[in-house]
Amino acid sequence: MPKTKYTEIYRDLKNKIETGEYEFQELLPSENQLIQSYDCSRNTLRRAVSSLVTDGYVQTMQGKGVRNIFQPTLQASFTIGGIESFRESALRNHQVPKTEVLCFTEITADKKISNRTGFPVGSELYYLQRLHYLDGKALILNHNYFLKHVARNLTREIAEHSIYEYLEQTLHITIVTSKRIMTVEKMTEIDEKYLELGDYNCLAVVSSQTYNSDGVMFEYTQSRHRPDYFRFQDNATRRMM
Amino acid sequence: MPKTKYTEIYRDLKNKIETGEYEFQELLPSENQLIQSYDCSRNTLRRAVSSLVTDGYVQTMQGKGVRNIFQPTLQASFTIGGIESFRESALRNHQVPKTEVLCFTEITADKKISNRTGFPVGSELYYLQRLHYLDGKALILNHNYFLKHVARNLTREIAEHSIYEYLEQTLHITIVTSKRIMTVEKMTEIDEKYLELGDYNCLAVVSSQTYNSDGVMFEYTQSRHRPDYFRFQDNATRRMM
DNA sequence: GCCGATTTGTCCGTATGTATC
DNA sequence: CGATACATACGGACAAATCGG
Repeated sequence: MPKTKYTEIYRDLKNKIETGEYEFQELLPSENQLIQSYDCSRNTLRRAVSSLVTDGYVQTMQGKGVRNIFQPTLQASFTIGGIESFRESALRNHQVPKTEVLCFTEITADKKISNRTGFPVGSELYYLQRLHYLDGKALILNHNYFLKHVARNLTREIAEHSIYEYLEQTLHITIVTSKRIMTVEKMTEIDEKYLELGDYNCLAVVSSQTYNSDGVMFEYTQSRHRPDYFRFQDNATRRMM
Repeated sequence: MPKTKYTEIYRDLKNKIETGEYEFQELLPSENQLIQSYDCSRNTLRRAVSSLVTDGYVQTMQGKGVRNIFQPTLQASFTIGGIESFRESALRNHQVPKTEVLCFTEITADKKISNRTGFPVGSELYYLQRLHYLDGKALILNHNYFLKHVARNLTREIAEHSIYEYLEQTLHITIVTSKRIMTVEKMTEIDEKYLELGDYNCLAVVSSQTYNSDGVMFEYTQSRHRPDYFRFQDNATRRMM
C-alpha cells in the first residue's frame, strides 16, 4: 500500500462515495474545487478520478462533471479486478478461510503439461491440489503449478496457509501481471469427490498465468469453482482503441 | 475512433508488438527514445504505454524498462475488455453473425423485474428475447430490457440487425459504462429449447447494466451462453489501492 | 442562435524521487 | 558511485462539450 498522493485522494474519494457522502447520480465537486481541497495538481487529481472510473464508481462527462454511479447492492463484496489471493479476499469479506492440501508433488513438464500451462517442456515444477473452504464449505478446488526455482523451498505447511504471502514476504517476489481466462467445464471425478456440486454437472473454471517482476511466468493455476458460489464482476468502458 | 496522439501511439506500438517487431520478453525502447521517435511529451507516451499494460501486452518495471509479454496463441481472438456488441465481436473475428428475434414486447417493470434488472418499478421497457448464431450455431440466448424513452422506436427489424448500431448511429446515444457480472446458472426450459447444450445442464450467464452519457442506466441484459463456446478473458494487475 | 463561463479532455515541459545496473 | 530507467508530481496552454443568459 504505497502512500502516494494520488492513491490517498483515490481512497478518500472512494470512501466518501461508499459512505454516501455523495448521493447516487450526484455530481462530485468540479476538478478545480477538488484540486483546492486536496491541494494537488490537476494531473494528480485526474489520476485518482480515472481510477474511480475504471473501478466503476463514477463516470466523467466532458463539459458536465463527474457523476457518482456507485450502487452498494450491486458492487457487492466480491469485486474481482486486481490480483488477490483466496485468503486475502476471504479476509476482506470477513469470512473464515481454510485451505486443505490434497496433493503436493514435484513434477517435470511434459508435452501435455506444457500445452496446458504454457511452461516450456522440461520445466521443474511444484504441482499442488488444494481445496479452499469458506465458512466451512468447500468452494474451490485449485490445481497450482509453480516454477520450482522461483517458488523455491515451498512446503506443504506454507501451502496450507498462504502461498502468496510466502512468495511476497519471504521470497520478496513481486507479482505484476496475471492473465485470466474464464470458462465453464464439465465436472471431473475429483471435482465431484471434493466439492458439493448438487445437481450441477459443471463448474466455473478460472485459468491464470501469473508473472513476476522479472517477466517470467512462474505460476499457472486452474481454479475450479462451485457454480452456485461463483461470481465474477467487471466494469467495462466503451474504449476507443 | 478518435485521432488523438496517444491513441495513435498506442495503436502503433500494439501493431509493432502483434506483428513481432518486438520479440516476446524483449524490452521496448526506453521512454526517452520513444518520446523522440513519436515527437511527443512524456505524459502522452506514458499514457499509451499504460493502456498497453492494462491490455496485457507489456509490463513496466521501474529502473529496468518495458517488457513485451504478448503471446499470440493466448491473446486469442476473443479478448473481452471493452464494451462490444455481438455483431462487432463476430465481425472482428471474421465470423458470420445472425440474430433471431424470438420475442419482442413492451412491458412495465413490476417488483420482480425491478429486482432483477435494477430499473425502478413502473419503468416502461422493451423486452426482447434474441438468439445469436455464429457460423450457423446457436450460441447465445439474450434477454434484453431497454428503457423505452431512451431506445425509442425500437423495432423487431432493428433488433434482428444490431441494436447498438441503431442506438449509437441513429439515436446518437453514447454508451459509456457497463457493469457486468458473470455467473454459472442451471439451464431453463427456454435455454434447452433453443441452445444445443448436449450433456451440459448449466450455462455461462453474463448480466450487464449499461449506462449512457446522461448517467441513466438504459439497458439490462442477461446473456446466456452455451458453455462450450464461452470464454472470458481478463488481464489483472496487482493494484496497490 | 450566439456568447461567455464552467467543466472535462488532451498535450506539453520540467523537476524530483526511486529502482536497477 | 554514476548513468539509466520508470514513477510521481507540479504547472500551464489550448481544445471540446455543456449550460445558462
